[in-house]
Order: sequence, then C-alpha cells, then structure tokens
Amino acid sequence: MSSVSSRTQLVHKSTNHLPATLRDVADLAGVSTKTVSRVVNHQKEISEATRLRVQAAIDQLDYRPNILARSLIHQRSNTLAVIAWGIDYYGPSRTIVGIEQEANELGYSLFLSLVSHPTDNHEQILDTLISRRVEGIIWAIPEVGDNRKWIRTNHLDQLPPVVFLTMESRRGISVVSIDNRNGAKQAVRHLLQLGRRKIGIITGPLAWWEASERFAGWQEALAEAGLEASPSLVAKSDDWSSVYGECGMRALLEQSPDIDAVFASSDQIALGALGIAHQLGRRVPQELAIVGFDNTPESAFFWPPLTTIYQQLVDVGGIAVKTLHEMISARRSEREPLQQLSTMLKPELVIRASSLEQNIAPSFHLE
Amino acid sequence: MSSVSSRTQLVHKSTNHLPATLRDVADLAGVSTKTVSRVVNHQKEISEATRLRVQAAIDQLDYRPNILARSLIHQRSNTLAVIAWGIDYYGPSRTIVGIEQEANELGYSLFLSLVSHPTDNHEQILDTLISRRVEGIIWAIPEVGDNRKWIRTNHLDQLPPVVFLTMESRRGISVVSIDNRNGAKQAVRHLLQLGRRKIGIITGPLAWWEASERFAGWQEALAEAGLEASPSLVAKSDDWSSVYGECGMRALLEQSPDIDAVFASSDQIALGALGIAHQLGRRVPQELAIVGFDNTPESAFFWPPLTTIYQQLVDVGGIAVKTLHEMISARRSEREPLQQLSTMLKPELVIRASSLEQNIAPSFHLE
DNA sequence: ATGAAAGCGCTAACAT
DNA sequence: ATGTTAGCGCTTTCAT
Repeated sequence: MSSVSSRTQLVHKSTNHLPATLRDVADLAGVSTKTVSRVVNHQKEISEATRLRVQAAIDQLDYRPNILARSLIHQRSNTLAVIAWGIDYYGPSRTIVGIEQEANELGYSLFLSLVSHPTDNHEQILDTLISRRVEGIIWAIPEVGDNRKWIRTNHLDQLPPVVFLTMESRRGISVVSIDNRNGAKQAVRHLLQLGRRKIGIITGPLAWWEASERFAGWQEALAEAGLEASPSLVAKSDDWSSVYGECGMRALLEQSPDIDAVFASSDQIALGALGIAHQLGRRVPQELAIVGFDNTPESAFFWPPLTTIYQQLVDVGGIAVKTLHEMISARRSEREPLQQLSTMLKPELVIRASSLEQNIAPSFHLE
Repeated sequence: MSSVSSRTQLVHKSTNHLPATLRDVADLAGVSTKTVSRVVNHQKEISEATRLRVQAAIDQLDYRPNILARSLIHQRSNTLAVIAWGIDYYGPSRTIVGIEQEANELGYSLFLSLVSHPTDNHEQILDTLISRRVEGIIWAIPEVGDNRKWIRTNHLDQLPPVVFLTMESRRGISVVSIDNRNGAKQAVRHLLQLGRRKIGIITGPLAWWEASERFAGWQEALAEAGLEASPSLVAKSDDWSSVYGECGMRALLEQSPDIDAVFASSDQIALGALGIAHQLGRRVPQELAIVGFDNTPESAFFWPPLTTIYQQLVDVGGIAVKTLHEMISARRSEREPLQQLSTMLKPELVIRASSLEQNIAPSFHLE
C-alpha cells in the first residue's frame, strides 16, 4: 500500500491534521495491523518486546483508535441521546446531570438535543439520532397536551430503546417519573395538619402533565379532609414563572379574601406569590402559609424561607439511564427484560418558615 | 453475497433489530447499492422510475443511512463536543442552550460531557472525544486556579480545534467571554452615581477567573472615583451560593456599620445578602443599596427586585460554536482563519428597586 | 442511467 | 507470538 509511507512521513508537519491510523503505527513499528490492534486492546498474547516497540510508535504518532470504525464492526456505537427541553430551568438541568453521570459510568457517550418548546416537531432530531446509531434515547421533553401521541402512531419498536421521563406509566413503554400528585398531596396535607382550612392553589400550565398532576393532588388532599375544592381557590397559570405567582396571588386574595394558605405549583410561582403577599401586607406564615414545589437552592433563602417539595431529579436521570441500559442489553441478547422497567419516585416535603411559624428566626418577624 | 437475502427476510421479525443496510434496499429494489446511494443522497442522474422503486424499498425496510460508515469515508463526523461544569446553575445552562442551538443550525450533533468540579481531571474525557473524532470542542469548564495550565503542556495542535469560554484572552487560542470586569465596574459606577460612597463587595470564590475579575472591576471603579478599596469593605466567599451572601453581609455590616451599598458577585449571593439586610432592619435601598450579577429570572422577583448585571450567555454559546466552525473549516482547507477568533462581550446593567428607590412600588415599603 | 470494484479504519476468524 | 483475509456500511472512481 503505497499511501502508507507517505502519510507516515507527513504526520509531524503542522499542516497535516489527519489522525494516525493503525496502518501508520504498524508500519512505523514494523509489525502487522493485527499486532497493533492487540496492543491497543490490551490483549495478552504478545511479547513484551514488540508491545514496547508498538507502544513507542503509538506514542510517537499520537495514535488514537477511531471509534467510528470500531462501532461499524461491533454494531455498537456506545452512545446514548437525550432529547430535552428547558435545561435552563432547575429541574430539567438536574435531570440531565443525573443522565450524564450514569451514562458516563456505564461507558456511553451522550448526545444532547434540545427543543425550544415541548410541542416542537422532533422528527428530524429522531432521524439524525437513528442514523447515528445511538443505542438508546431518553425522552426528556415534558408531556404537554398531546405531544406524545406519536408514541402510538410511530411504532416504537422501530426505534432504539426509549425511556420516557415524567409522564403517566403505560403498558409497553418505560417511564421514570416523580410522583407529582403525591408531592402535591404532601404539601396540602402538611398545611391541613397546621390547621389551615382555606387552601388555595396557583397551578402551573395545566396542559402539562406535571401541572395537572399537582392540581389533582391538591384536589385529592382537600377531598380527604372533607373540604371543597372550590373554583374560587384556584388560580391558573400559563407557565411556571414568578409572573404567574404574582397574578395568581392577587387573584386568590380577591376571590377568597379569607384564604389562609396557598400551594404554589413551583418555587418560582411561590416567589411571585410571596412578593404580592408582602406588598398587600399579609404576614407569611401567620396569616398566610405558602408552599412551593421543586426545592430550588434559592428557595431556602426566600423571605421567609420556603416550605417546598423536593424532587429527586438527579436520581430520575440516573435511573432512566440504568433502565435504558437494561433494555439495550435485553434487546441485544434477544431476551425479555427481567424487571419492571418503569419507576415512580415519591418526592419529599421540606418544611421551612413559609408554612411553620416556629421556623422563623426571631429577628425575621416584621412587626 | 449470500448474507443479503437472509437478512432481508428477517427484517420484519420482531426479534431482529439490525437496521437495514444499503445492500438490503438494493436487493429488494433489484438495483445496485450505488443506485440506492444516489437516491438517498438526492443525486440527479437517475431515472424517475428507479428512483420511485428504490424509495419504496427504503420505506418498506425503514432504511436509515448509517452515519458512522459515512463519517469513516468522509473523514468528518459532523459532531462537536462541549465539556462543561455546573449545568444546574443558570449561567452555564444558558451557555449550553446557545451552543446546542448553533451547533444544530450548522448541522453538527453535540456530545455533552460534564465534570463535577472545575478542577477534576479531564484527560479521559478528552481521549474519548478524540477517539470519537469530534471535529471541535468547546471548553466550558470555568477557569479556576491553574486548571488550564495543561493548555501549554499539552500541545493544542494535536487536538481538534478548541474554543475556550470565560477566561482571559491569550495569543494562539480562541476565547469567548463576557467582560466580567466591565460588568462589575458598571454595577459600582451605578452605585456611585446614586451618591453611594461606602460600597462594599461580597466576592465569589476568588480562585475563579470570573470572581477575581468582578473583584478587580469593583476596585477599579472605586479607584476611578478616588475612593479607597479598604479591606473592611470586602467579604470573601468560598462559592457562589446564598449562604455566602448571608455570611458576607453580616461580616460587612460588622466591619463597616456605615456601609451604604453592596456589590454582590452573584444573584444568589445578593439574595442571601438581602435576607440578612431585612433581618437586621436595614432598609433596601434607602439605607443600603444592593446590586447582583447574572440577571437570573428570579432576581426580578426578589424583595425588593434586584438591580443586577445581565450576561449574554446564550450569545456566548452561539458565538463559540460559530468560531469553532470557522476554525474547523480553516484547518480543513489548510488556510489560516480569516478573522479574530476571540470575542469579549460587554454585559448590561439592569436597574431595579434594590438600588433605585423610585423603582419601588409604593405598597412595597415596609414602614 | 446504472453498476463493479476499491477502500475508509478497524476487528474477528483463521492461519502459521 | 504474529500475520492474512474478509468485511462492517457506505461512497467514490471508473466502467459500461
């Protein structure tokens, strides 16, 4: 092969950025490609002398095996992909952290694809990822409206294994979620235990599964206590931001002036609600208790510090990747996956001063 | 090739998940692989009749070209990688959003690699990415201590093109940054213009380039005004969190009880500082003005709303990818890149009520 | 307009 | 202990 020597000679010219190949190394070391391959893959059947000689050539040429070629042969890319929305929000970004950690742990590289809106078309993203032969996909776009109806239309078994995040469990698909309904229930039960009876809610955008679940949790907790989930206790939001916390709080105080607690569907909403409560002179928590959802780092420093619901989103990401890995292994060995492939985690109540008066430092009182 | 027909027959068995190949399609359509290739790549020299027949076979087999094989031939993977820290923080995550958008725009897929700490070892990550033949790398790990000394040790020209984020510009490397020093100056000048004269600072972790730049900006702005940057006006932090806002504010009020303004090096720090100011009964901004840095979405809803510095971090990400693309193209065509490959963006001051009394809604006052 | 053959960089199977 | 051959799935000459 005449190309060989010429390439080898070029390698150290600064204008040549073609990476060295197995052939280059083999020629420089005066052995066959298979021998080099043995060294690279740490196989034992090789004499120490040649191993050293080959290693020297590898170092000299700064040789790196081409994973693309390897993947072709092995029919394995060792890559996963996550398709996500909103990584500039706390929750989604935490989930990605968990996904990346576990993927790395299991030896996968991770492709990241983002959509601007949960309802954006994702066909092209999917096409590209399939063409790249990713071995599995984590679907981290929140379920909004019917943006997952394609699961039925498009036959999932023509895709690589997929794990869905944050949705209702369904037969035949793998889902990893936080139990949002339970989280909301915990929040409202906590308020009930404190003796509150007029408990309002500022919802998230109700087309979102998470928002509607939290709403349902609020309703169920009130029902348990024999209280009515009257419409005058509800303020709806178009998104999760603090703006709707402000609007929602104003609306609630107008609709139900005697309200004594509010469950805000996100910490950001809670922040907006707190601001309005202060402006309108309602003391928190004495006259009005407020609970949020997310446990963002800032929430502990709100004024007063916010009682909220902690979601184990890093865990969700990690479990999603483990699940995906299991599905991949199962499909490869043509066996059925062994275990239950959907997981639902119960979030945890974090009690702070926005609901529990005792938690307020003395100097924190206003009066 | 005898393997062909057997594979084709298997394709629709549910246990067979081997993707269809060009060969499979060619055999089904009764043409050569080259002809299929022409259809897939939308080349013109083909009769409409065969094109349709081939397309039918493609659809039937759900064929997707294998990008791995293509990449091998073209010596191009069409992938970029970002190595990042802290995507669960607002700033870094915004940058990633910009990177992903622009990468997608330019036709690259994006690998995401995360490190837990800025000083973590990254050798292995780099090795993997090079083996995957990524065409370029965005270095989004903040500069902390000497965690970038490897740039000199390791010869950068043995790597794919790299763009560094958030550091001092240096000859021979491409950097995209926000001018943190200028941002801090804008914040402090704003306070000076409001007539404040005892302006303290709560720094970030000073081993970080961004933190030390903001600190330097504070010093320079004071110097411009002929004021002394006395140590009693400085409180140092170990990280960017609100805890240090609390500690720092306490320390400052003790060291300099007559302080009339504080520049907090992050919005989170500012949040902690605000809390302590309230606890200790200092009215913000009347007695004590506070300015933050980042313009997180929450900062507009702090109490009072926070004056802060807006960083165009999505833009930083986008520019980084554009720069990288330019470097890749230049290297491929063996020409020198045409333009200046480092960029420094000036952040913007966002004025809210924590510094400017007029900005406070009347009902917002406490007295 | 279509096809045959070579080869991208690597590994697996089978020599020697 | 080491080398030879074939081929992963695709594209690229170069034929026809």
